[in-house]
Amino acid sequence: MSQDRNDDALASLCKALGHPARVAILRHLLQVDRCICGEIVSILPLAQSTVSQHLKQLKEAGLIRGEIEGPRICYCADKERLAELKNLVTAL
Amino acid sequence: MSQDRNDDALASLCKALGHPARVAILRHLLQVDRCICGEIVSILPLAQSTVSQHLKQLKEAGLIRGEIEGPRICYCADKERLAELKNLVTAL
DNA sequence: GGGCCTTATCGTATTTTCACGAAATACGAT
DNA sequence: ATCGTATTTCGTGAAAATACGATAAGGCCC
Repeated sequence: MSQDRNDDALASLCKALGHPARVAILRHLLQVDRCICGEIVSILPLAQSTVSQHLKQLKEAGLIRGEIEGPRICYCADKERLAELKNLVTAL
Repeated sequence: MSQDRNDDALASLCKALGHPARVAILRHLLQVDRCICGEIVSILPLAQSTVSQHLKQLKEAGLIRGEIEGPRICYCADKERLAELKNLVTAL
């Protein structure tokens, strides 16, 4: 079959969502459209540094983006990437 | 919000698919409908015991089922569970 | 510039994942 | 009962994930 590429792509996207905190972050971002890091920290029962790491993983997977906005950073979900995930999952 | 339940459910399903080998296994099972463990082992470049561990994780996530069939074990994908995953992802 | 706020990174400890070979288990055939 | 085949489980070690506090880096305001 050798769908190795797709396998890797799906696996890495899934891996990024393989933690409840990251799912919660993504879901929140989709609900509010965009919000600053601090807001996410205040929602989750995790230390700020831990949340920052989760954000980093989501960012590396391409599922979210962060824009510097003055002194803070505004995060938003990358809907294209999310659509890609949906396609890959649906195509299973 | 408190979609914590869904978050956990999606996270654990995604975690199960968070490794290329497991994606490959699931995809193969969906293509051939059902097949024995040994066939899966022969497809992947991994030791037999390693494959068995991946199968175990997929089984624990409910994505596949294994039925004893004489001396071997016949695996098949659990399409209901897969549909659940698709729903959770699509609902994002 | 100095302080303040926000976020990322570092260092670290604990836990979990991943992979393997070896041993155990289960079954059919002889 | 013994042998061979098929799978799982066990034990292990290396690597990665998870979480935290402390520290750094960047931008604002006075």
